[in-house]
Amino acid sequence: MSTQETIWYDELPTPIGRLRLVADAQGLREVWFESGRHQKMPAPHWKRDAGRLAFARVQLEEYFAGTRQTFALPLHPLGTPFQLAVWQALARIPYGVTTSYGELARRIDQPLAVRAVGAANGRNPLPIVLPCHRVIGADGSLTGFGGGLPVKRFLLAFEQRIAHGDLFAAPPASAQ
Amino acid sequence: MSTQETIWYDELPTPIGRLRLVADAQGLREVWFESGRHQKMPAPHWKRDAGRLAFARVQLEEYFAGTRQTFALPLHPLGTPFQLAVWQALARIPYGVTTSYGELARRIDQPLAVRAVGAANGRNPLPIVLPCHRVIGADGSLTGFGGGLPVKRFLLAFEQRIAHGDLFAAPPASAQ
DNA sequence: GCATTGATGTCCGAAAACGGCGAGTTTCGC
DNA sequence: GCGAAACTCGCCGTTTTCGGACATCAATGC
Repeated sequence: MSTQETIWYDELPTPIGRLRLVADAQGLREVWFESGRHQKMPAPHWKRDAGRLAFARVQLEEYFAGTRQTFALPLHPLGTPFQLAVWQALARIPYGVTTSYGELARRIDQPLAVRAVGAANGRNPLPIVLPCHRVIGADGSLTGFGGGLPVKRFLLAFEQRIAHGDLFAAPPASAQ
Repeated sequence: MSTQETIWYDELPTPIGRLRLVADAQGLREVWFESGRHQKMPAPHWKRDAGRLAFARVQLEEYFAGTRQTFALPLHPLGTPFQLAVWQALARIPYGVTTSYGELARRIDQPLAVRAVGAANGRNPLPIVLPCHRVIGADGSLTGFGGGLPVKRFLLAFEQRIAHGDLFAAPPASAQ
C-alpha cells in the first residue's frame, strides 16, 4: 500500500459553466471546465468536501462577480521546472491586460522558447486563477484556450468591462 | 515383446485445413494440423479408426459450425507437470476472450515464468481443444501459433463473430 | 550438471512528432 | 503597388514511439 495523499474537490457554477476545483493539503491543484473536451473525472479516492475548498471557491465567486481582480491563494500546481516558471509569469500579468507568447518567453529569459511557452500555457492546471487567457498571439489572434475560444473571448471582454468600470454588459460578446 | 499401448487416429476436414486426431484408451492425445510445418506422420502401429475418434470429431465439427463453445472430452495430453498446469489454465480461458502470456503465468502462481509459459504453449498437443490461440502478447501482438499466424487470426476472428452473434462473415477483416 | 533456447515482459535511452508561436516571404486580390 | 492571407522555417520543452538490452524459468541436448 502506498501512502496515498489526500485530495479534495468541489464544484462551482459560473457564467462559463461548471468548474471543478481540486486541492491537496498544500493548496489548490487544479481547476477544470466540466464541459471541457478532456472529460476528466475525479479519481475514485478523492473526497468531495465543500468546506475544504471554500478558500478558493469564495475568491472565484468574487472574481466572477467582478469584485476581485487578484487572487491570493495557496497554489500547488504540478509541473516541470519550465512549466512552473511559465505559470509564475502568468500570475504577474495584470487584470484586463493581454500579452503575447513571445513576450512571456522573454520575461522568463528564454526569448526563443516561444512554442514551448505556448505548450506550457496549454497545460496550465489552474485556468482563471493563473490567467492564461490573457496570453494571445503576437498578431492579436486568440489562438487557443483549454475551455474553448468563446470562453477566452468572454473572459477578456469581461475583464475589460470591469476594468473600465462599465457596469452593464455589452450586447454581442455571447459566451460559450 | 513390449506391451505396446493401442493408439487410434482419424482425420477431419475443417475451414483451417485437415486435422489429424489421435487418441488412446484414456482420451484424446493429440490434434495436428496436417499441413503443419512438422509434417508428422502417424506411427506405423497406430490404427486408423473413425469410430474410435467419433467422440472428438463430433465436438470439433460443432465448434467449427459455431454451435459449440466448450469442449467436454476425455483428454490425455502428455507433458511435464509444469506443462500440464499451463494447459489446464488454457482450458479455463473463455470462448472469444484473449489473455497474455504474463497473465497466464500469474494464474498458475508463477508470475515470472513468462517465457516458460510461452514455451509450454508452443508444445500444446491439443490445439483448438485447449485454446492456446487465445493467448497473445501483452501488447496485443499475436506472436505465434503452431498452425501459423493466419490460422490464429482466423480462429480469433471466428470466435469473436460467433460470440457477438454475427451470422455472416465480415468482408475484409483486414488484420489489425 | 551446464549451456542454450523460447509463441515474454519490463525498463531505459534515443529519436521523432507535436504543440495555444513568430518572423519573413510569397501569393493573390484589389 | 498595397495589404491581407497563405506558406515556410526555425525555435524549444514535452510526449510518444521505437528498439535494444536484460531478467526470468522450464525444457532440451550435450
